[in-house]
Amino acid sequence: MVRILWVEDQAHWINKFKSVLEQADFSVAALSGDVTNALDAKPIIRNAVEVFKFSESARMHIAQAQEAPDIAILDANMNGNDQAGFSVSRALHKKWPKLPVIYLSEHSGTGIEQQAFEETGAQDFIAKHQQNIEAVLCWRIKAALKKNMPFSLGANQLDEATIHSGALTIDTLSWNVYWHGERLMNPTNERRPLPPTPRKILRFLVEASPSPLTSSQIIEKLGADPERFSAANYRQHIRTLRQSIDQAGQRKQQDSFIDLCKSGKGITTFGDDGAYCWIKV
Amino acid sequence: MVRILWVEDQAHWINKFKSVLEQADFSVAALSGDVTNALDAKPIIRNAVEVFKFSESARMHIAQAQEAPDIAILDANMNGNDQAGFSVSRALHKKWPKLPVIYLSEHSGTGIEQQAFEETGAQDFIAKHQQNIEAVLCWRIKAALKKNMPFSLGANQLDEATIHSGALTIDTLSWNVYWHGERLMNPTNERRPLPPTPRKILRFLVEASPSPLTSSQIIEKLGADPERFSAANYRQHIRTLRQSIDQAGQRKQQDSFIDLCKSGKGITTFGDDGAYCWIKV
DNA sequence: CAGCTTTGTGAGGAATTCGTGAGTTTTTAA
DNA sequence: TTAAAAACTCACGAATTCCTCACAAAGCTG
Repeated sequence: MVRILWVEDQAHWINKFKSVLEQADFSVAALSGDVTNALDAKPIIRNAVEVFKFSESARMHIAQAQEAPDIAILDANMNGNDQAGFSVSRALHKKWPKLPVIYLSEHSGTGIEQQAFEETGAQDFIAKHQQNIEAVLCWRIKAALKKNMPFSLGANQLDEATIHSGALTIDTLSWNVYWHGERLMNPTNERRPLPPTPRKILRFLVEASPSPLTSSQIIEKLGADPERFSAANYRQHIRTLRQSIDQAGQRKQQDSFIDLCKSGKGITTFGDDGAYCWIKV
Repeated sequence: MVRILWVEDQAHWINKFKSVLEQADFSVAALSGDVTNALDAKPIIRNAVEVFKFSESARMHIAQAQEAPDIAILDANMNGNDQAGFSVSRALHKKWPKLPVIYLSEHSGTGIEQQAFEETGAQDFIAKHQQNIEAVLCWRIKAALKKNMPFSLGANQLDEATIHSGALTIDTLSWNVYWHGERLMNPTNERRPLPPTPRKILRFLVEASPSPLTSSQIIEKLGADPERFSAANYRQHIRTLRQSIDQAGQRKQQDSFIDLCKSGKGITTFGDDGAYCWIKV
């Protein structure tokens, strides 16, 4: 969930963007960032968007707020006052110096844009009349969030820490795994994450893909005790994985992953030596 | 002097911008950045602008180059190839991961812009048909340089003094920690502050978020004696933290933080290696 | 199709990890 | 030196994860 603070005085812009912002998926794992799709699907509110129509009310809120938003979107010129947006920007900067601020304005290419960049350290400045504006806004918000996410590490290390294979994303930093952007959970308890051993096995399978990994190869990679880790054991972990991915897919209204495996994709077996293989989907 | 690497296949754009880029003053001190004035005054060449008309020649240059440029400007679509600009971006990223890359393209609002932001981590994407394009280009270059300047703003000292993560605020100067603005206290004695070790652990967890920190990683960060700091010990400090935040929340009539942890937010565990993780609330 | 092997599945118990309370040692400050 | 605070240890119930076993389902071979 992303918290967005938005200051915009004109109702038609609010109507135009509010649901888009609420429903867009800004998570880093959301690769195939089909932002506009959010409109077709059932309206899931992912993000908390707080809109203020006056710079005064925004500033008052900021002064009292205890939770930092993740990003701020400001209109520079409001109710005929050039400086209204900038006054909010200063209040924001004072309270949360690192907060990225994006301007959304009708005055691109003018002194307002210059002032935004030079005086108030804007992260971005987007023209309201930009073609395909809803999508562009989402892309740029996402880019801004990405830059400010990991503490000063830059997005680069994040990229290197994630393994992608089709719809699957393994984040080796946070130890989370995503399927179509949906976090994999423990199939027996939806509130808990995918357990460690299945998670590690999945990673090894993806890294080894398209080679299958036998039980003994997995034992070696896991550093497990060969006495204790049996082939049946391996099968159980595979089962956990399939169920977990299946459930994540169902949350996104997708076809059964378990059926997919039976048709030779996803996590398959080769009829030999109890080996399993990750076939990219 | 700023070193600019520029890839652009069309001569008329090169003619239009080259002298502007060479003569613009990108120094941080240049506040009243009247960029266009550079044209009226005598042409002082302030910046080293290297232009490449083909992605191949740019890549070749990058591979051999000794000195990193300060910024790169790329045209995405060159000589009819959509991906030409991106191939240069990848080469740049490989050699100088931190180099800011700005796209200057005719295809704003299309999939090219999306790809630029999501796949290649663009710093900015500027439409060539932007109004007042010369000035906008200079402003945005300057903003990008400013962001990547290590020792820039006076705000830095403020930045280092407070860490924000959702409802949590850690003031590293006064050593106070706040939850929804409420100061965290020692759970066994409400009149005393949160003790040092839990406080440090919380800070490390927040800084490392969303990566979990194992017992041994915490030992390293704390500079503690591995003989003395056990996993059970780590657990106790986590407990202190949870209780402390819980009590601060109750003073504000909020839901139990300990319950929040059980549902996978706040301070969570992954069932592996005695690691805990801060999930922003 | 019978007989074999391999793979998928459910249930249940073993092992591990986690949360917790109470008690002990070390550090800190007066 | 003393007392309070902080840091640490230990033990135990609860929760979670891991593993085994038995058996059904699916493939393969002759």
